[in-house]
Amino acid sequence: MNKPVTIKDIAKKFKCSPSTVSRALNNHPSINEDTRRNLQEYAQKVGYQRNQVSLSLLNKKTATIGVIVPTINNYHESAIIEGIESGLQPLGYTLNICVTNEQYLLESEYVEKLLSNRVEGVFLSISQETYDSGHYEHLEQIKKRSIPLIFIDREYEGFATGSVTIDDYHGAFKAVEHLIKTGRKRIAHLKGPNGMAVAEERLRGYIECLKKHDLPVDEDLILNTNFKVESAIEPVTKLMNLPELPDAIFGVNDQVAIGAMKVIRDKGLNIPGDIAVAGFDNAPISAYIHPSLTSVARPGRQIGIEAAKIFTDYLQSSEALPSRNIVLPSELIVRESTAG
Amino acid sequence: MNKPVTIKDIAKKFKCSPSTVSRALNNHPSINEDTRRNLQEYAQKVGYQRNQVSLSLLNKKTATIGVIVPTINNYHESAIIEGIESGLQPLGYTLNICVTNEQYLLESEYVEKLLSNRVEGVFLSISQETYDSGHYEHLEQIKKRSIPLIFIDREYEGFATGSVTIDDYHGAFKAVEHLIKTGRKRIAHLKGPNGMAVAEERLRGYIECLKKHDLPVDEDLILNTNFKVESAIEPVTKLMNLPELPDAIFGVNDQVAIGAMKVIRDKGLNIPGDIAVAGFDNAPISAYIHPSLTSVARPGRQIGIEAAKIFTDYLQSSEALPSRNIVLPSELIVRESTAG
DNA sequence: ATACTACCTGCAAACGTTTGAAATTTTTTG
DNA sequence: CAAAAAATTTCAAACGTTTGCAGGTAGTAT
Repeated sequence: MNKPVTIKDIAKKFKCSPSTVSRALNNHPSINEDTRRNLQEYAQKVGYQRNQVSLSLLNKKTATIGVIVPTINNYHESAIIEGIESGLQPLGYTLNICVTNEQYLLESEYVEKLLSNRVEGVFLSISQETYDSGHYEHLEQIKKRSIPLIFIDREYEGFATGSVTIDDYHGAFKAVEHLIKTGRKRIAHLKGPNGMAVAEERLRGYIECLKKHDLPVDEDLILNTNFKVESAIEPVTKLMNLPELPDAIFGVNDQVAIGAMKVIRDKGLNIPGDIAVAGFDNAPISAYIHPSLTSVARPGRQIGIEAAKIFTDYLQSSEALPSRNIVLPSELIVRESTAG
Repeated sequence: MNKPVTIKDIAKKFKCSPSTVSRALNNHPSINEDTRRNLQEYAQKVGYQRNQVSLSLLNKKTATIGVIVPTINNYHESAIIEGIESGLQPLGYTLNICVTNEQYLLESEYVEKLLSNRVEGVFLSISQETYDSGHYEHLEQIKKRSIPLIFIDREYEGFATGSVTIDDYHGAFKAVEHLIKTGRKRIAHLKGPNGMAVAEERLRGYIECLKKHDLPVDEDLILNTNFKVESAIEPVTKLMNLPELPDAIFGVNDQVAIGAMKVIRDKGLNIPGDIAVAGFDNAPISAYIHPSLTSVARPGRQIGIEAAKIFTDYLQSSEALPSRNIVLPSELIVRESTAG
């Protein structure tokens, strides 16, 4: 790795002090016009690049923020990251992305590392294992240093500078209510992992909606998945073997809904004729598959943008702001898979 | 933002020198056992975190690498990033992710910034605009500093420490050959943007395969898309209005193939009965839609892992390695959408 | 008591940059 | 030409950490 040219190198070459070089390159007014031009031209020629590391040390500002997410390989999560990026890129921030794979250990190591790297903010979508374990000491560390911590999608009370989530409860409620209003009476739910906030909220929306409409909540119709398309196959196959079939399935996301559709079709049943299907996320593909999938829209990009906004507002205000918790509305997009 | 505790702070508290504290915390053998324990306990108590920035300055090692990609919000790209992450995380590297949105200007700014941040390597998937413009000065900068530069998916001769791509040409060739062997004679292609390597290679595979089998290459059957599902609608609609319909469509990726399927169905035609459809990427969803989509698998995660490997090998070897260009094979996954 | 060793700790420099204040040079003014 | 003013440059410290070397203090052997 070639040694990068430093200000000192240039100073030596020009027999002047580093201060002069620094000022010349920064267009400081108290530098002679000729000197400035010469130095700038030379710097340009030798490809001088200011060492941001030393600057960070000096200014105690790294212009870097950390983003910790369970996964990145998924429409919703990556949309969030693009949202954050688009919000912070104009301000010159760099994103340090960390993927926890839902593991507590990695999450906590990443927090250490980011703090050690002196990031100016942390955007965190808590991992499943962290939820399960109930360990939040790593977040204490962030709080102690009073670095802005913004929760994304998955919240945890009491630590945050802010959070951006969507209204999972009402989103699920609306989806199930739509199924009921189009005549469905025996609605199954493919739920997400236990203890995960978004999954629990959607489950709650499903249950409360059934109750509101005086429909029984049948444990046999509530089945586990892990958000992945494959994980829908086995539970839905089980559903298809019940003595009395459901007439609708509400999936915790589009992936499992699409998995469900496959099993239903393979069973020779018609969607939505025999069984209606609805999902959650409104992934772009959902509008194009057949039948197109009814889904609750979840504005990932918007979530990222709002989170970035919380961060920048926090920076700009001198005094401590109260925690700002934004809940974006979720919208039901009705398509063929639930047509009356 | 609370000032982080420094080694100096601890030294002052214990009336000893920073050197002693540093050595104690690093378990240097020449430090008295008691001193060491006391200092470590205290450091732990006050939540000391080594300042990685100052260390980076001292060692000229940042343990950070830059990743520049056109987008992140897409199954293939994000799989690559997860692959890179999984390969470099165990070595303690942090990823700086930059999204160019296919813009030359952003790409070039990001390169500046990463170099300024003294990243130890750059993983780059060249943006469309950069291809179009033919400007590669920003890459010169990386080369001049002899920082490892690894191309991903989209290559450019003459700059790289290495590259990882897949065999787009043969992938496309195999897909089209499969269509021909199952009796298709009038095969349309939904191509990607002009000048983009992966798109051009697939187009070439399509054309060469037709030629090999003595089928005419009909310009009317080659249509533009931008990889997004929506962008398939208009061109495929046009196809459906031709006096003589195609009997197969090969899409530059799964997204446009799925878009095509929708238009075909809306036209009342049968897949694969009337028109067969094949895509490229083998996104997980493709196995579950109806009919399931024949597609060329593109191992995104593997690409990322191989790229990480090139980087680490480069670091470990003292002398200059020759550029290492890995071309991963692409595999055709046959499904219902092209059933004979 | 002296010299030797072993053990522990401190000094100072280094990484690259910026910046207030001081020093130097140049220009202007009387 | 001298003095004051203006313009330009340099000095030195700072950010937090590590590390080779020198210095110091005991303990031990002679």
